[in-house]
Amino acid sequence: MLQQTPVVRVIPRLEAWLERWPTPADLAASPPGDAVRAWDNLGYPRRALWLHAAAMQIVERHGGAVPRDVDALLALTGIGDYTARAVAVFSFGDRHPVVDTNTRRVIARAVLGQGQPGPPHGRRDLAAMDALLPDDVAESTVVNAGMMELGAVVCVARTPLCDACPLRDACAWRAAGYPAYDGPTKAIQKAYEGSDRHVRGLIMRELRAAHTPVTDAEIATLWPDQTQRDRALAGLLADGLAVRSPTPDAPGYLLP
DNA sequence: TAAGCGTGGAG
DNA sequence: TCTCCAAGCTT
Repeated sequence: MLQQTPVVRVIPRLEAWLERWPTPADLAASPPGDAVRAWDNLGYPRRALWLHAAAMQIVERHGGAVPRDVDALLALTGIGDYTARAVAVFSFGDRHPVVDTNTRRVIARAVLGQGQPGPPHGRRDLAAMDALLPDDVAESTVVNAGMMELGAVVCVARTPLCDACPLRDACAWRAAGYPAYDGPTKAIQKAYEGSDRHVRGLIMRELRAAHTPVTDAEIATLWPDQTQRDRALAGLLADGLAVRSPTPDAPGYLLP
């Protein structure tokens, strides 16, 4: 849920989610569409599908217990470098480098003296964080958490609170006089308004609200451009976020 | 490797 | 208003 999503928006949804599905087996026993509906407007609904798939994999491969091994975690659908290590570190207390957007920003500033992190680079980012971790396992988990928290609360993207920062006397960026960032720029985010993502979002909102098949006519009311509509719907079908109604008497589209 | 993938809040 | 950005992942 936290992938590319602010913490404050996740918390209430997470609590409701865990009340309904306390274990992976509970989630795996529900249809994937229920997960997509409970996901509601958190964004990137594929994550709900992936989480459901991961729950099924955890039941099949690991007897319903979330694995502790990073490679086993990485093998789960929707679990990447960040999430796998976050689980291994924060749930199991093991020693691995956890690198998220906050960590990358703190390293860029405090260590490299740059105002912003460059584009993410998996191996290099992991190695950079690994070099900062103390050997002691318990201490390493605190450093992992501390780097993330510092980036989330103090060393924030827009207006960092440098005067209140516990690293102010050790920060390379501060020591260099806060030079403007001139390195490689991160990929520009395209406009959402009128994009395919926008149309997909409109269709998904309709599918989540409906408990009977959504017809082509209803989808047609959501967006004027048929070509773009068709492309969005085809994408949702390909992603498994929508399925065709199995009953000929009630044609249309449903959550899986 | 780079593009595609939602949504909403803050400055 | 508009731009940026938010505990990334997959193809």
